[in-house]
Parts: sequence; structure tokens; C-alpha cells
Amino acid sequence: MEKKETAKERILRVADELFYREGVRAVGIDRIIHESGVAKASFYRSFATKDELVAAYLELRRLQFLGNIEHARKEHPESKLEQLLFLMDYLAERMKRPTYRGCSFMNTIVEFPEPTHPNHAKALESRSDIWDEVTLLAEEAGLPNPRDLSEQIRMLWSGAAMVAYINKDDFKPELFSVAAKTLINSHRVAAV
Amino acid sequence: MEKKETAKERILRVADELFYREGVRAVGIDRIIHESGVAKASFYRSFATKDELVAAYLELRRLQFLGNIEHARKEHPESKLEQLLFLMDYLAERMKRPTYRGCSFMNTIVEFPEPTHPNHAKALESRSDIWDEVTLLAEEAGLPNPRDLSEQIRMLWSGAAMVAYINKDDFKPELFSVAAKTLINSHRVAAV
DNA sequence: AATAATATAGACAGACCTGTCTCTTCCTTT
DNA sequence: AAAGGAAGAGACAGGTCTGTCTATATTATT
Repeated sequence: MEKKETAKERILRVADELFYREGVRAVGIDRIIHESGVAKASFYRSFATKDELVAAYLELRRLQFLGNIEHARKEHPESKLEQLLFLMDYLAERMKRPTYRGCSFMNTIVEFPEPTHPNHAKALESRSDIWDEVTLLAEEAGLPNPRDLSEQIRMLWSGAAMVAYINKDDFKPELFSVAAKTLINSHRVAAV
Repeated sequence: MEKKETAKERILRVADELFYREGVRAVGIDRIIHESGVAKASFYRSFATKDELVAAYLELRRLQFLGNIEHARKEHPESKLEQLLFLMDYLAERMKRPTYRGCSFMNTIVEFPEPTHPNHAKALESRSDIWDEVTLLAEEAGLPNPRDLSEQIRMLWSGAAMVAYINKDDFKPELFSVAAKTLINSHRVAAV
């Protein structure tokens, strides 16, 4: 038997959708409460503050992204390089989805520019976590300068996320994955 | 004799600095008024609304950026390709400055996610203007797929701007310019 | 069936921000 | 020197948002 969704889970699901689609600042508590069909008091029993809900939203996105990397690893267990290449295609595919609205961490960081703000700090930390994982992939692939390559991919991917969000109609996923592979290849050639 | 700065110019200068450094939403009218040493009534005589001031700020940034491209053109009048390559180095140099806080257009777009909001629309338009100019440069350089290349550079540069803003300490400008040149080169090789 | 615990609905306080308005001061022009 | 116009200082209204609190309804337990 399916376990029924708890109030807390429902709130988080609604918040995740609204925060991601319309932005954290643009979506008020009242809206989340209304759309998740819960009373204000009940909301504040699950999450002490809005920021706490934002932290839960960011954590959800972090775990989701780590899941994507895990997926790429399982898809090509034989070759680390293939894992990295597959991840690029996979990211490209995700970015072309109609519901794609950019990187939740970058968006949150820009929405809360003050580095000491908990939302900013949490988003920054989550972004770093993810990037450590990609760097590890580049290291395992035995590429000569994994950190430099990882940094270049981070730039390219961060920008692709922004373009796919901001200039949705112009975004061509294959241009991203081709560019990513060009950068990866340039490091392989350099090794020889 | 030096013409004295008008109140309107002073307000815009202060706004430009604060909006860019701390974000548009984070900086209130009262703060700008206070720091530019002007009265509220005087402020509203120069700019009817805050959004009008934001539009002036974005316009200033647009003109400034077009000036950078113009600078690259004048630096290498003989070769369009050199202009493009020089621009990459020039952008990298700008992004490593301590005052660099990312792309004002991207930041503003993320701060005002609603596409119909005047600030969002103006920032989007300014960003397109700039990018048309870079695409033109790629076309003039005689590269085989100028639009595709321009799009890849846009991704890379947009991401570099975000990384240079968000992860300032990690940002290495030469990794950006090398990556940009790798992408440009990949199109030249493809042409042969 | 009665009582205890929990959820709902929504009023309300407090903070913050934009834009208007008033009052006073200062500067310029005649 | 006097008068008129512009600028400064800041109160105030109206809006929005978060988080608290009260009163009513519903569910669960014994």
C-alpha cells in the first residue's frame, strides 16, 4: 500500500515547483500555503521559517543532481571517460526540457546576493558539492589536468544553464555537448 | 573648465555602483538618495520611478559593453579574427578585476524572473544587442558557422561571468580565454 | 459517546519599500 | 535687499511580506 504523502512532503513538493519555476523571492509563503492546501499554523509547524523551506528545496535539488551523476556512472561502468561524456549529453538533454528554468543554485545565489545570507550560503555549498563530484569524474578518467578541465566544463555548463533559461528559444543542446566534448578532447590531445 | 556633475548624473553613478555591487532588489531608493546626497523630491524629479532608474543603469552598462567591443575592433583593425581573439582576452582580463560582480544583465534577469517585468525585458534586450555584435564579429571573421560558434562562446562567456562572480577565488581568467580559443579553433579546423 | 489533540481559516502585528506631500532653507535673479 | 523658485529633510500613506495568535472544525483515542 502506498504511504500517503505527509503535509511536510506536500509543502516541499509545491515549494520546489514554485521556487524553481518563478523564483524564491517571487513566491510568498501565503501562495505556498494556499496551493498546498494547508493552514498557516501547520506550515510553520513543519518549517520554522521560509528560509528553512528554501534550504529543504535546495537540498532536494542537490540530491537530485547527485542522482544524475550516479546515473551517468551506472550507464557506463566500464569507462570513466565515457561516464563524463555521457553526463554532458545527459545534461544537454535535461536543459532542453520545457520545464527547465536554469540552475536552482545559481538563481538562488543571484536572488540573495549577500554571501552571509543562509540561502546564498546553502546554494553555494550545494553547487560546490556537485562540482567536486564532476571534478572527481575528470580525475578518474585519467585526464592530464582534471581540475582545469573541470573548471572549463563548469564555465560552459553554467553558461549553458543560463542561456537555456534566459534565451530558451535559441538554446541548442547539441551545441553545448559538442563544445563540452571539444574541451575534453583538447585536454586529451594535450596529454599526448 | 570641467562641467559639474548634475544631480541626475550623480544619482545614476551611485545607482550604477550599488545596483551592480549589491543587486537591484537589495538596494532601496532611500539608500541611493542618501548616498548621492539628494532629496527624495529631487530624485523623483530626475527619475519618475525606481524602474526608470534601473533602465538607465542597464542602458549605461549596455553602452559600456558596446564600447569594449569597439575597443577590440580598433585594437586589431587588420584582422577580424584577431578582433575576436583579442575580445576573449579582454573579457578575461575584466572578469578578474576585484570589482567584477558578474553580468549585470543576467543578474537583473534572475532578480526579476517575470518576463513581462520592464527590468527583465530591458536586460534581456540589452544582452541580445551585445550578442548580435559578437555574432557579427564571428561572421566577419569568415568562420564557417558563425552563429553556432557565437552561441558556444555565449555559453562559455555567460558561465565564466557567473563563476567569476560566484566563485571569485577559483576563477582563472586564462582558462576562459584558452577555452574560448579552443572553441574558435575547432570551427576553423572544421572549415578545412 | 466524550475528550484530547491536531488542522483550518484568517485576523493581526511588525518590518520594509516605494512614491507623495509638506515644510523649511538656500540660492539666484532682478 | 526682496522675492520667487529649487533643493533638502523627512513625515506619511499604501502596499507587500513574514511570522504569530485566536477561534472554529475535524479527527483520533479511549
